[in-house]
Amino acid sequence: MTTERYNPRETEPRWQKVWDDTNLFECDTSADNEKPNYYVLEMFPYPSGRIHMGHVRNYTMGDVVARYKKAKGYEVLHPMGWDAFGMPAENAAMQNKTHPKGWTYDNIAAMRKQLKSMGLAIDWSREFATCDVDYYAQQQRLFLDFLKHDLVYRKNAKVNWDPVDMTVLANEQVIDGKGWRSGADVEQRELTQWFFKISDYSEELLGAIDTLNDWPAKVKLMQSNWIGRSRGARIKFPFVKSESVVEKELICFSTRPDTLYGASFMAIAAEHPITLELAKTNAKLQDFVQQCRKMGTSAADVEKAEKRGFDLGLTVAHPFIEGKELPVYAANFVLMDYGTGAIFGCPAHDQRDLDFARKYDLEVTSVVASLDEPDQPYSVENTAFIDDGILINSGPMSGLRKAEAIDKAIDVLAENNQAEEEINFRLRDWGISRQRYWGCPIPVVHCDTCGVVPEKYENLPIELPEDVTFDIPGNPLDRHPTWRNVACPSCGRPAKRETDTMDTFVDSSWYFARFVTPQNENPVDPKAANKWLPVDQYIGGIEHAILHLLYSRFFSRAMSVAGHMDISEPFKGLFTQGMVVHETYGNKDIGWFQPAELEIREDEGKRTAVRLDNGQEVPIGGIEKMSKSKRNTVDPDDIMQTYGADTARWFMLSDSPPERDVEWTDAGAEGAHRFVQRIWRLVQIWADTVASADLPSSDADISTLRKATHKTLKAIGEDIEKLSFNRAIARIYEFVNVLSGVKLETQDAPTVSAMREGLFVLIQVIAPMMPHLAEECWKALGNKTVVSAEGWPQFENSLAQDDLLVLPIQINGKKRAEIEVSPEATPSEIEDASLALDVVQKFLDGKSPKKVIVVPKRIVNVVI
RNA sequence: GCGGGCAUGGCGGAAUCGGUAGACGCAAGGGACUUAAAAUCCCUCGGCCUUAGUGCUGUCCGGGUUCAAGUCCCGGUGCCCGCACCA
Repeated sequence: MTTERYNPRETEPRWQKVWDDTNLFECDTSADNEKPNYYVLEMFPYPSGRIHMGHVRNYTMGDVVARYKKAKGYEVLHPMGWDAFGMPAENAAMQNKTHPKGWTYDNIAAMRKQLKSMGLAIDWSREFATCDVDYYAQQQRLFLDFLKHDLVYRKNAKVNWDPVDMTVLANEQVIDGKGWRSGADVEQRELTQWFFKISDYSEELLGAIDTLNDWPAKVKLMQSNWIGRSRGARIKFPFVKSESVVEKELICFSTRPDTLYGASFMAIAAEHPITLELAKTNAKLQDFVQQCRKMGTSAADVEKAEKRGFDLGLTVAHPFIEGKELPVYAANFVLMDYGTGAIFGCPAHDQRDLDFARKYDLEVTSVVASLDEPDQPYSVENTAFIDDGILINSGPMSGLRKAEAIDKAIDVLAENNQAEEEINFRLRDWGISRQRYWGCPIPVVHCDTCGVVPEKYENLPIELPEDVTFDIPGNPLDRHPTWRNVACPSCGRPAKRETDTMDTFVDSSWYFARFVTPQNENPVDPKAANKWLPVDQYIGGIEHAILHLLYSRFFSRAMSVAGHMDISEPFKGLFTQGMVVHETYGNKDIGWFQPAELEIREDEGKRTAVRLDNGQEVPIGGIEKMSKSKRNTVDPDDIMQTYGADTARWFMLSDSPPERDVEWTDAGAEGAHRFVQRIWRLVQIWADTVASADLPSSDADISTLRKATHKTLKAIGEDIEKLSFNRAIARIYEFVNVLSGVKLETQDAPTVSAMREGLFVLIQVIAPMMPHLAEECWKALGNKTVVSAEGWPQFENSLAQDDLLVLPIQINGKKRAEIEVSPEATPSEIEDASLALDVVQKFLDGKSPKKVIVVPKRIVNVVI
């Protein structure tokens, strides 16, 4: 028999057209649809221009779930859209003299075509981009609703300011404290900006984490820590030496009031009102404040910077120790936006305080003893002692353990009216103002008479003007006269439109809800949203573990408060997939080379990379995340042209567990492609023979082939439910090995029937992963239907179980023998049978065992 | 700096709740088929050994708990992700 090779270039577009023509993946979200519903969503892409392998991995995983759930009888919602606002479009506009809008929609068209060639089971009728006027008009409405419900306000906040380009920079655009284009030293500037009151929901967002049973534990932990609830005391320190300062006392927040007896200094933020007041008359302090402002706004920068302080010449009285005074410093490591912007320093029991104390030669008094040596204070050199311990030399707290000492300190301070207990959260309000063009305009107007006035609902949408240029840095909206100058919605007098646009995180905080009714005249249809939300399975990168997911959780609540729906948690199940990584070639001196520009040679185990254009050798570097800067990318288009979408999909699912990084290798892709051909060959060999065969009769036919079929079917269902695609794939390999082992010459009726059943099951279980190949095989096996529309086959429990189990027998924890037992055997039966074995008798040497442990269905351990 | 994660053969990984470490795949070596190559099929494949044995050893390093540890606990090392204006 001759077999022809499978040609994905011919079959894949053909089957995609069949699915498309029959609207196979369109979802019916109407209320009268009584099928159980399932919403699977992958994080939508930013339209950068081309899809990358990370997208292929992400969307393949979601596609397997979507196709599997559809086969299981669910009405499946699996949509796609574009996170289309953002900086890269403006950067492209500046570099290539394009318009952000044209650039973005061109990119969307290109990427849509690429995604479609992957054969994804997506309902494309729901597609939208966040830069579509229809979408951001609804978002402006939500903003006005939030404003009405007191969830939005204005306050001052710092931004990175490039004094040469005269523009605000994102943290990403600040490199080593300098502007990425101008190279100028970046400064901090205060601007009045819009904020969402996410911090009102701190307690709620924290508490509800417990209900997220289908989220990874690590993401829940990261969110908990991010919200950062801490109980402590707001302590008043009366000024002793205060000179020009008006305040009578300095108020600080501390989670460790138990260590007050070890306090040796006070530190306040450079932005603290007292610091700023004193700086007015003190040039050196003014200088210090300026230095702190050059630090950059990111938390990592602040905390990595060397601890620096400025003695303000003030002192405060210690609340407990009569006559003790503490000097007050301004310090660069104290954050104005956490607590009260002031701390007391206890160097012995806080590492930052210790670093600071060592630098400025301040007293270090240890007041906590370790649990091992409870009688003497822990001796501190350059490492602060922060573990649990016993308080010592600490007045009323002496002798207490950390937790009780904290309670005691708060009680005593509160009694004397020196402090109040306070719960603090690390979570800050969400600043959404961006001084940029390519975003959703904030629908408010600034009027000299009326102040800040919300736009009227009937004036929405506030559309972005298209006649803008990007030849000079800054926000073109600021210099657009006709767009900017408007009549005040309240008094009608000349006023100015807000030119800030919204953070793109706002766009991505509710798109999942819009997909349910993408054309609705309101942001969502409450009935449909309540039926379809939360998203059953959300899949995306771990890099979104905190911000995007937390903002979306806030948004669901805010939209519910505003009456749009009644949902608190947006994502029932969450899965964070790993990255696609690749070897790098080159270095920073000679530059980096793409895998496609090189040939990898292998000589006696030694690998070298050689340039295709001039034959020069290029050093092989580490395996890193695929990125434009290292050029270690593989274009999905090339792969799909060479091997087809099914091969790319299969490779992205196999080998690595989905939550871990996967390395793209040519060998792996070739291996995946060989498997595609192997299945096609197997089906061709058997197609004619099984076409006329009956399905196996249910009576006592327990061939190993049928057992393998039903065991595989059972296991793969479980694996897909758990998103363990790599394990499902290993089982498919094993199953194909079994099927390939059956010789065509063995054409007795039961074998052919079992083979027919096995091949049908094989094609149905690979269909979610390699849908085009599956369709082609399904047809070859004589089916007139499309396999993508078929139900999921049912396994027979009796066939999916083993008749006999092989148990290992250990002697003193080392495996020495095996024993076959029935699954129903009792522990004492297993024990007796095990002890009767020759091997076991030999080791026992006439003695009786000390102990025999029998773990049913697992192991026997004989302890001698 | 802070928060979170990961570490198993030459490589990716498997090992359900603490119960046979290395399933499955890739690479490599040997063989079959072929004029030859590709494709395909078969075999071997963690390390060690005067004893080739249901032998010893082995899951990043050092301790510990347990009848039993890749898995749990304590202490290290290395790498990765996030840090609020990248998306």
